[in-house]
Amino acid sequence: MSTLPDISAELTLQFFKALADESRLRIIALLTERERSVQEIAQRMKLREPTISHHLSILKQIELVSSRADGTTRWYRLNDDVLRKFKSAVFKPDNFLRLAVPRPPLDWEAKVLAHYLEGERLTKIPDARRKRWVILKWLAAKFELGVQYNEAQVNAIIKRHHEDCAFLRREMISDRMMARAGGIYQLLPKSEWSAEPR
Amino acid sequence: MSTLPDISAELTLQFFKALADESRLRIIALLTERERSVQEIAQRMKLREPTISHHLSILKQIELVSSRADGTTRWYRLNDDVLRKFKSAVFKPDNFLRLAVPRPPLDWEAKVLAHYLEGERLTKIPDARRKRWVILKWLAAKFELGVQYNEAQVNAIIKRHHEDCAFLRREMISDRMMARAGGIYQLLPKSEWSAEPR
DNA sequence: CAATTCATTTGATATTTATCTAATTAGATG
DNA sequence: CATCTAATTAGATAAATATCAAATGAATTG
Repeated sequence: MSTLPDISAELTLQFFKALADESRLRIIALLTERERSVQEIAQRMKLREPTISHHLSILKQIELVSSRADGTTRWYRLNDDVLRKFKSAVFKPDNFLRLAVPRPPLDWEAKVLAHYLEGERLTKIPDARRKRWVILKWLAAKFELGVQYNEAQVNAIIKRHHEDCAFLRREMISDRMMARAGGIYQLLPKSEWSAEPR
Repeated sequence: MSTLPDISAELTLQFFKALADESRLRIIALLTERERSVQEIAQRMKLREPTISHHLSILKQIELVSSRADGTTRWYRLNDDVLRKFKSAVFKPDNFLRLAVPRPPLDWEAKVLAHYLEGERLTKIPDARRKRWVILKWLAAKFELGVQYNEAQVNAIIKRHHEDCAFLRREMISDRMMARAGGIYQLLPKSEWSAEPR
């Protein structure tokens, strides 16, 4: 029993997107019977050739179809093996689990930090949630686990990095990086934090 | 060896559309582990609750998830059996072939209309669902989008074309061409209508 | 090389849809 | 009954995308 091949989360999404269109499903249906030219498909489906070209290029991206040239016509055919590959890989339980928490590459985070920081000072708070998240992680690292802070202390620490300490404090709390209980603030362990935004 | 169940072309498309979104794939991933509330998913994914509700309703339409209520919270869980059903049904070779059959040509509809109409008057309501659908589409066109009608108005309009306004009214509603809410009737956009019967 | 044919690319447009905020519903609780 | 909380619905907006016509590309043929 060989292990079935895994596919990336990216490819899984691409696969479903490729098949989530009636025209493309019908193109696949037509190609199930035999290979066909763009023109032929366009005529059968009552759509224009550029439209079919467009759909085929999407199916080609995931290698579900391939083409061979013959003169000026291009014959497209369905790759059954690829379809089988998806059938077995896409529904593996692990495959969905992989999607649970996407993780941006660390160097991307480094870039975001570099962009919004001037030394230890925040030049601006990013509007994009994902970028703001990076900033907040960096900010949360200024606090110590297990230590209890009061509001003034929290504000003082944040103010070293940016004026708007109220906003940043709220953000850290709503992201569950920090907990407030009766005026007392505490850094939470990373395991408690909300998932990373997309 | 029992034959695997077939699914309609419509459902095939709905299935792929349901899974063709990163957020929904991630929701499925989260539900793979255990049942979860809307709030919980929203926090984990950094999206608002209405957004999650929306996604869940789409997954619910194809019965991939179901929910149970407990107080004001709703616990959603993944239906593995449905996932398995799709896995086996969606990729059956026949399933794609079914899609190849082109939609019935419009002139077929024109013929049906011609057969059951005498001017603006319906001579008879067809029993065959598919033909009745054509008639209902024609009838629905007598109403305007965005306009609110009361029952008397709806009846009056239908009566111009056929006596049995109660039946035709119910049919339009059950086919979701029209909505009734507290005595008020409204034409629905075509995107809301039930799929064409086969 | 000019003309022809099939395909792709480009750019525009209309539809769909993912997401948000605000409003509403419905259960629970004091 | 008033209040609170979780969820849904409604409405608005922005992004994605399916389609087309026009322009361009590329192989073929007279």
